[in-house]
Amino acid sequence: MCCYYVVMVKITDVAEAAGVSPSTVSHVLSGNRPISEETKKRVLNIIKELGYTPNPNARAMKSSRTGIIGFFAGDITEVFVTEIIRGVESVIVPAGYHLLLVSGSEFDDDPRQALEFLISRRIDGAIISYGTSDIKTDSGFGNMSLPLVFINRSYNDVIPCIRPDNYMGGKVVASHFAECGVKKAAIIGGPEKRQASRDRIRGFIERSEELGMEVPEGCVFHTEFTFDGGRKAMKVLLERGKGFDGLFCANDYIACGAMTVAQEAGLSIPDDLKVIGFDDREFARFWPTPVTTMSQPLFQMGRLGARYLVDFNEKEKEIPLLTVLSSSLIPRRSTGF
Amino acid sequence: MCCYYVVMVKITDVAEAAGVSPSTVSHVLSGNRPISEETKKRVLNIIKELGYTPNPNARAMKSSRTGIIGFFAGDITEVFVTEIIRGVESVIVPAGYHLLLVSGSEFDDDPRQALEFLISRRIDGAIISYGTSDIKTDSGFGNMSLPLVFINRSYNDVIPCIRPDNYMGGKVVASHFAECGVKKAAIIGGPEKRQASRDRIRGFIERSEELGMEVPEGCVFHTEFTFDGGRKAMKVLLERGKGFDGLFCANDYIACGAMTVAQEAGLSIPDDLKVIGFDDREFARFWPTPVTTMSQPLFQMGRLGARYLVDFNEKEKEIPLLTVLSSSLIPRRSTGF
DNA sequence: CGATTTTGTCAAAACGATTTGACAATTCGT
DNA sequence: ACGAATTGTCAAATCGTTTTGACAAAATCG
Repeated sequence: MCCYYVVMVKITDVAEAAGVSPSTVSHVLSGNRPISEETKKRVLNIIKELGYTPNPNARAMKSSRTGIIGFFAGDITEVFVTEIIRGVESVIVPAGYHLLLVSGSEFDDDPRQALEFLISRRIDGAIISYGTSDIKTDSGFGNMSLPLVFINRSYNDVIPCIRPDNYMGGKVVASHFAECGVKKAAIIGGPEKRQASRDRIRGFIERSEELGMEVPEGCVFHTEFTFDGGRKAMKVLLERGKGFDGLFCANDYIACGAMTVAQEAGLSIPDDLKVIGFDDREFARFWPTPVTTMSQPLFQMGRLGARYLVDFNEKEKEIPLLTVLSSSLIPRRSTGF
Repeated sequence: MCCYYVVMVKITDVAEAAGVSPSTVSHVLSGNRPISEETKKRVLNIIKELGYTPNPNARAMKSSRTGIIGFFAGDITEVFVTEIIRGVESVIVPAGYHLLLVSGSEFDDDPRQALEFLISRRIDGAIISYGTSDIKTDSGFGNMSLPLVFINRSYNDVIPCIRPDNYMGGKVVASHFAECGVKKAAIIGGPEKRQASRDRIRGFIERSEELGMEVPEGCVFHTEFTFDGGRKAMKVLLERGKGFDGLFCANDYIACGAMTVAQEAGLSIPDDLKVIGFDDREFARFWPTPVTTMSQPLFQMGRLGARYLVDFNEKEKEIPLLTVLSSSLIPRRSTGF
């Protein structure tokens, strides 16, 4: 035996058991037409007793609503994505929707194809959380409109997008450094083409200037968003022998790589050097020297995206094109906490 | 504008454009009845041109097959689960199935309720990857059977389960220690009630005895599967005075916690002490001293579970009750690599 | 060459729900 | 107390497929 046995009871079963017509049962459920208190009670009891749930496929045929929200994840193994999914679920499950998941790896990282796979299922809306955006929206125009929300990266000015405020995040980091007594700060950013990294750095530098904190000449690096990227950049930074007592890294991988190199070189963190990362990765919390970092509003972005879709479906509420949520600082040992 | 516009073309549109009846179009697609080569070509062209995909809801009504596989994840943010999901997707997407995701947090961690939420969608099968199993299978018996597969933890002898071979994994770890010249080994296990931890330890000890490697009296600990658990256990272990040159930890969190304490106490890894973890967590790779660990066959378990479900649906192939896959050792710096 | 089988197509009947039109029975307004 | 509105219910149509029965035309067989 390998199965879970399920009886699928249908509306006619309920109707028969209650001695009414199927349409009456439907009306009881939808409240579309007035039903006598007595019949209503009888029908509801039988529904409960028999464990009846309307067949969503049949329902979808009439209403052309499936109650399914699609989720396209560039890389499902990325923790960011799963936090977002949790946020999405926290809204749609109570609202009775289901989540259909597709990840990029199955579609040669072609989000367009993946989206079409979701659409073939007649979803009611989709959330797209993908690194490099490449989806064309100007092809095909017809009688069915599908609401879409990008999370974490915008596509263009046509499709709504929810993302964290990286620019402001950079400012918060700079303020924290100033409070910790940092005088001169170095920066190791991510790849130069990555908007998120650029915004973080821009915010950091602007606030630094406002607060009179120096970012010395030649102390801004760009590297991969990885541990090894952080190691390499830090090595160069130390060779040049600049005098900086603060290091802002565009994410936690870089921060940990850089910290490892610094400590190998005999620097003490946070005494000789204060370090801040970004993203609040799991390992930042229990790294030998726990890393101060900026936590992203992942769950909230998921929640909000889902809310947008559900409200669009049920109340035809328009979705704002850009929503920016703020990140929050988590002080840890690497800046003296 | 916030929408992706989609035309949903139906079988009658295709039929009309091709000058045939809807049933002919259906037969072209299914190959159920012979169709002349000429008509077939014409219909297929029109299908392509119009971008027709059959409405899965309508299809499900006739066939009572939805082409949806449910996935119940205890905790979707757990990386293990997402690797498994990738494996599942790698099988079901090419087979034309979609993945419906539900995670435990939305259902007060009641898998039963979550499963029912999935079933209400009329899924064709489900994969359950959950920590503590609590699903009753003996309630309800009817005309629809739903194939189920547990991954990573068995429920009972009634529902098929796929899991890694923790016992053998423990043996592999012991062999590796012996090769590295470890003479006396300590063990920090997970909570004593956790079968996975018990199996790993049992395998380790058995193989140790076979190879003449000692596990001294009082050198087997149990703690939480966390970084702090590892720290605490290691502190006690060191206070008691060492006398062991190898440390086997039941997972990577414990290993990193223990290593941190050991290094703070002045021990050099791997020179004074060799450490092995379990699970190959992301951080084990770039921990300041990279951790030797056992990598779990997560992707493969997902693949296999999905394969079982698809084959059950399409070929009525029975699913074996227990499938055990082997883990593999990843040597790193913490054992001298 | 007549009988049977195969080929190619279509019309009609499901699948399980929701919605609409119809129609009694009641209640309401004046 | 009489027409109008409301209440309560049902039968029938519909959503977009797949499947089955029917039936001609062509191919095959003895």
